[in-house]
Amino acid sequence: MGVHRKTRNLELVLDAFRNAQEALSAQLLMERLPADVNRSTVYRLLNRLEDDGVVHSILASENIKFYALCKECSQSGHVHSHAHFQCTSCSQVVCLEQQVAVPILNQYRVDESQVLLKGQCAMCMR
Amino acid sequence: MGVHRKTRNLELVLDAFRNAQEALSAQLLMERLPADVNRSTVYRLLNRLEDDGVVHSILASENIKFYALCKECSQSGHVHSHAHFQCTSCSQVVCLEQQVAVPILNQYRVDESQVLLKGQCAMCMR
DNA sequence: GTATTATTGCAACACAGTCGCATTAGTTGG
DNA sequence: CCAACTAATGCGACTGTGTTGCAATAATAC
Repeated sequence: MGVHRKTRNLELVLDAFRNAQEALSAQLLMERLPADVNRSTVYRLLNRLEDDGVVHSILASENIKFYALCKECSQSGHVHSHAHFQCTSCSQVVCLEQQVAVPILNQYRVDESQVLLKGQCAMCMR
Repeated sequence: MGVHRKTRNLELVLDAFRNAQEALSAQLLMERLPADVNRSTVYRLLNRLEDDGVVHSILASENIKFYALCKECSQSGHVHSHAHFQCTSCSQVVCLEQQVAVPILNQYRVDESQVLLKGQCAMCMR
């Protein structure tokens, strides 16, 4: 599984996610952590937390991966069919409540779905 | 707009897409082009073709962008709500026929949607 | 054919993310 | 509480995708 020891860095990262209203990239996350937290450590923690089903990720613009806490996922797989939204002006990514009806495919076995809607958020529209 | 001159490289790239059954990353595309086609040129062509609505892209695993010919898009925007599938074994990406019902949002203006389903393809399942 | 300028090739760059390895620090058992 | 075990960390070097400035090339219009 992975997450075992209760370390300062792990707690800091989890707190950052709990306090965030939006999804965080590794970059954004680091800005919200004390400066002495190592870059590699952040990436390693994100990978581990994702493997453990604690956070899920969505690939957004500029090939940047955003992460947010999972609410319905388990270690067995990231079965969140909720959509994500990224504003093309401010780049912010948020998890949406809306579920997306994933089509049934007979040629493929679908384990995971990633839905990213792009456009403008309320803030940037006015 | 952009695409104007009928150059060898442009024709080669378009042919590669026409002959491909699946979506192509810059990497895959280059493997199917003569070795003397420059890497930068490929990236520039892909960007231009996407801007012009000739191809659309989908971000897949490992932060790799895949491209495929557009059938319903125009310069005004990539309004393809069809889903994409990526096999986690062979990494191949394909465009699916299935449309995805994109939720209506009142806080956001949605211009584009990216739907990527991940799992295993028929080939890799047996 | 000549002028114009889009396209190209090249090399250097930017940046997200990874990895090997030595060090540090949680955890467990006594 | 201490020692042993080993997960977690920091560091620096490294990948790999994609971008950019600039000079050279080649498609197009006249």
